[in-house]
Amino acid sequence: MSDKFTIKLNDLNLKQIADSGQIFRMNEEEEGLYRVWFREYTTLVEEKDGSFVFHCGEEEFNKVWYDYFDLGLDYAKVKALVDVEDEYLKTAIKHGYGIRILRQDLWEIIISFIVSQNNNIPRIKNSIAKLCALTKDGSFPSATVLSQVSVEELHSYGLGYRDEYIHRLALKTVKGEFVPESLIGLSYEEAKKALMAEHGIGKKVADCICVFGLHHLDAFPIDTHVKQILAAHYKDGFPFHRYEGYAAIMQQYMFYHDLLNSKKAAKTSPQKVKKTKSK
DNA sequence: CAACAGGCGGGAC
DNA sequence: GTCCCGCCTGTT
Repeated sequence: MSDKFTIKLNDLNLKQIADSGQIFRMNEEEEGLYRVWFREYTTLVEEKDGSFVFHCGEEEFNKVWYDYFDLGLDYAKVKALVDVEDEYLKTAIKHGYGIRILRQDLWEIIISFIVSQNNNIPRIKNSIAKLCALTKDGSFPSATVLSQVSVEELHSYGLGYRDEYIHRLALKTVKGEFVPESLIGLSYEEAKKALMAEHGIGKKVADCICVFGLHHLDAFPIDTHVKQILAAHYKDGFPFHRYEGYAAIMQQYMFYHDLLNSKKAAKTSPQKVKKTKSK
């Protein structure tokens, strides 16, 4: 119960991952203490004196969290692929050195990224928290649970027009007409195509599901931010060939860096404080 | 007030 | 196939 397991790990930063946009409910419960979830498992993790403390036994760490944090992949090796003259990516990696692509639960990722479309992070997090409140233990609701929730109730979770997409896919899944597990053995292209056949899943969301739900690191989701980054820093095209098999990781460094920049920009140029008219 | 947010579906062409 | 529009809703 009060088991703890401490291990030294490289290329890992919990805050960076929590803020990287690949996960919407890795919350910081106390200073430096993050909660992560995988299916029926949940644990707290913290960084302490250069090591990571998992609030679970070594057995659970080996069984669940080792893979969840993608610890089998050497991210230093991936970073080493970067062109020494690519100042943008070098800076991005400097700021997001501890980002890893988590191996999250596929169903949770499918629903979460449907929620994420044309949406902002605080609202996405709020909606997903409400979905998770449907279960007793706070785990992510299964297709069965979701299928029993009315569209009206889903709408009340702030899901907007995405309510129907979720309801529809949950029903289809319960009926066996959509089988998430069947995507697992497919190639990236096949999986993307199968995902895009579902209502509410387009190109971008399918790519995100491929990366974060199926760990296809050769995918490269292009959202409005990444599109702008490419236009600003890679006018002659992004060197995908250089990062074969790992483009998704580069995308994460870029995306995270852009988020940091926009946050900083919002801070340095705060919204004008309107002088309140004296009444 | 309009524009935008980690887009998508549907229709026009 | 590409282009364009409307869409839930909170924030800037």
